[in-house]
Amino acid sequence: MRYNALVAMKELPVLRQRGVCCGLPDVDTDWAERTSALMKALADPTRLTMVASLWKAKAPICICDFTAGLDLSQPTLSHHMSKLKEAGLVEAEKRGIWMYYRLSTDLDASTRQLLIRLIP
Amino acid sequence: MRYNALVAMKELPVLRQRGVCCGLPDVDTDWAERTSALMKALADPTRLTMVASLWKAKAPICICDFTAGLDLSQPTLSHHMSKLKEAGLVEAEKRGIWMYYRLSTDLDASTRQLLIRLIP
DNA sequence: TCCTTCAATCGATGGATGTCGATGGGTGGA
DNA sequence: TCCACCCATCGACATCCATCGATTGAAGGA
Repeated sequence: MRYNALVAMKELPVLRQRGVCCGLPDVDTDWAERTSALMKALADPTRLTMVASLWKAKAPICICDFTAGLDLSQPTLSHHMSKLKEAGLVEAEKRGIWMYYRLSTDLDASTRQLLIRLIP
Repeated sequence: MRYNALVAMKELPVLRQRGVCCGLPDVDTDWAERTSALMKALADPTRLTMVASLWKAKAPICICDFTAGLDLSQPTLSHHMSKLKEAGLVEAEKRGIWMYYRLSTDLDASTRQLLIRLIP
């Protein structure tokens, strides 16, 4: 049976004591913090576009190509890329005067699975 | 061969013309907007905890239980739940003086897959 | 009918965030 | 040596966001 069908079947409590609340499922606080940080890194169209580009290209991309392709200033794109780097999603490598970014080579399996589900 | 191994093998261009940038992979703008909106909804530890609780409980949960269980004020929790509702992640149903929330019964398959990967 | 409880909304506030122009360091061609 | 180019950083600014106290309305028990 599908998950949602299961939920839809459940009845809401008809009566419960006023002023008394029951328990909640345990949710790991560290997990919530870590995961929300990852979501924050992906919670911007520009950064999502950058990640999807790197994912699809399967090769490092020069920042200057994003500057040429996306309609935002160079400092803004540099700032976004720095956020992705800080989140551990991308790595940088300098080549001459160009800075190339690629998806991190040591992404956790769970993060990689997430991107697979996310990027069409 | 694993994706990351593939990326790591790729060589960066040794020479490229200065002042000229090449193309980027096509990334759908609508997808980036829609997906970043979903990421924004999940980019908060409290909202992530709420979603994970609803996911694990496989049953509607009263707002008052979150008020009792999480260390935040009632308006704040109401605000977070409203964000989740606006993002289409949860549905509300009133029962007496209590408001019960559940994960949306019509979540897209892709969103459900995302949650499966996200929630431990 | 009155009072208690629950939850959404309002208004305010402090902090985070996205964006840009200006600046400076680094690299390599002329 | 000088200049052109790339890119990270800084400072500034407007906007968004998480949070709270106070208020309001809805529901039901006494």
